[in-house]
Amino acid sequence: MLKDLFIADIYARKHELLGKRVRVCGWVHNIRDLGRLKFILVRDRTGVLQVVVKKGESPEDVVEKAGDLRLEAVVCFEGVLVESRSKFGVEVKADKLIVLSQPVEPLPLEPDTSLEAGLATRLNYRWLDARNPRVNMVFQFEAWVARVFRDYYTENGFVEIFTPKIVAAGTESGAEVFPVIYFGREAYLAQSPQFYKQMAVIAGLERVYEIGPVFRAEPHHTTRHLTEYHSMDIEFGFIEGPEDVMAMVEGFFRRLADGMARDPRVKPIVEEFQASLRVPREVPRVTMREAYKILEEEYGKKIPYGEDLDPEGERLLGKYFSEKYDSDLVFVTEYPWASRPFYTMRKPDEPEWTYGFDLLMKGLEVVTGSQREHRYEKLLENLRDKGLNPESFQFYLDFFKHGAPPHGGAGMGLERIVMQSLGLENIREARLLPRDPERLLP
RNA sequence: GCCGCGGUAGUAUAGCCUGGCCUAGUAUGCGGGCCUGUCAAGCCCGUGACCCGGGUUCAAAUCCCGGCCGCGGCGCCA
Repeated sequence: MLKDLFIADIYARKHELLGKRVRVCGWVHNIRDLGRLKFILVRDRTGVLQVVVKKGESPEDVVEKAGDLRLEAVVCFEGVLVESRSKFGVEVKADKLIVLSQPVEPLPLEPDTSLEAGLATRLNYRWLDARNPRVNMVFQFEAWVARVFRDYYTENGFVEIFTPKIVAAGTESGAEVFPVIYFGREAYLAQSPQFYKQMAVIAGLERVYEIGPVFRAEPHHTTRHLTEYHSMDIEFGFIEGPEDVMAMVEGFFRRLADGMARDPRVKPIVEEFQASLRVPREVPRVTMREAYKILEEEYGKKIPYGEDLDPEGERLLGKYFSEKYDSDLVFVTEYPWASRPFYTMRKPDEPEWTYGFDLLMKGLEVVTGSQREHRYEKLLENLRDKGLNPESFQFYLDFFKHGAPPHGGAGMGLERIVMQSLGLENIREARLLPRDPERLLP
């Protein structure tokens, strides 16, 4: 192994390492060449460390090789760690230099200032862009969010599942699907694990979760849509109502907020982005009918009764609950039947409304969930009511023929949660290699 | 899919409205030189661009049309 210490480890253990030889491996972040004295800043995932090369003190070959270095070359320096007059506090007096890789062409993008470039350029050269510490942090944060999700639901008795991404039918009415040719037959990329996670509950796993890609063939041109994103899904049985599902979603977001405030693994990231997530003791819930009223009375915005919120409506509701309830989250409950998929359970006494809900985070929909319809006959009714042909959903209906507990679940958009947590302006920033209607490379 | 705005060196920008003063300015990168404590190092020299096609005009980076691409809003959705 060439590398034994991250730069952050060197800083963390500096009292122990001062006066000792260390090896620092990474990318050449900056070169301040004063002639016989050169300062070379080496960067890795965890930070930047200064290396000093002095003519007369450092070995001749090191001085020579250091003089030829270009920005973003990959190097390992060895030398004694000493106190430094620089802002870095410590520095390495180089006595050995291994050049592992030297750029063969001028840089199309400088990682240090890549954030000044347009997003399209940055994405075209993502392998340079993501060397920018701030950009790198986004993906470290994303990994952490996924980990918090796994930890939280595992602790609550959920089992991780892995469902097919090549499917025979589109799962929900609504989003368009990408066709693929499957040994001469038409198949599709899964737009949601919905049917299979329900099946897993019915199959006796009882509480399941999955983090996986989903595909939406919608030609969106917005800052919050991707054609491929990651859905963090949960589904669990033996619930008494949609409130049980919301409580299970709320618990995860509370864990997320606590982690952002306290977890040392993300502390530097949260500080860098000045990120915060306010989750009050009770996350507010409003029914869709109440939401219409708030929008009209507070903001004069009229949404046709029985219709879904538009993006402006979501933003305004987010603003309302941020200001009045000091909350970055709000559940919008009892969605109209007209705007929810057929597997959603309808309110028994008011069948025009459902047990479906959304969670808005800082004015953006990040979670959709519901209690599902688990009664075979009711599912048939719902399908017919939506004008769908039950035959094309027979494989799904069959799941419900042999004992299905009342259950519910939710899907959460990983990239949207990252975007809203860190205050990113475009969801593409929250994916290393985003796919949108135009972009298929790199 | 619809609507609006945009496209100048590797990158980010000035110039476009009001066509000629543009041999296209600046910063950074890149190449070369000077410099023994830099802190976004500095200084000197050099390199490198008007998205593509058509039109208007004596003259087009600049005005008009089409295409491609980019950015954003909407519909739909996580």
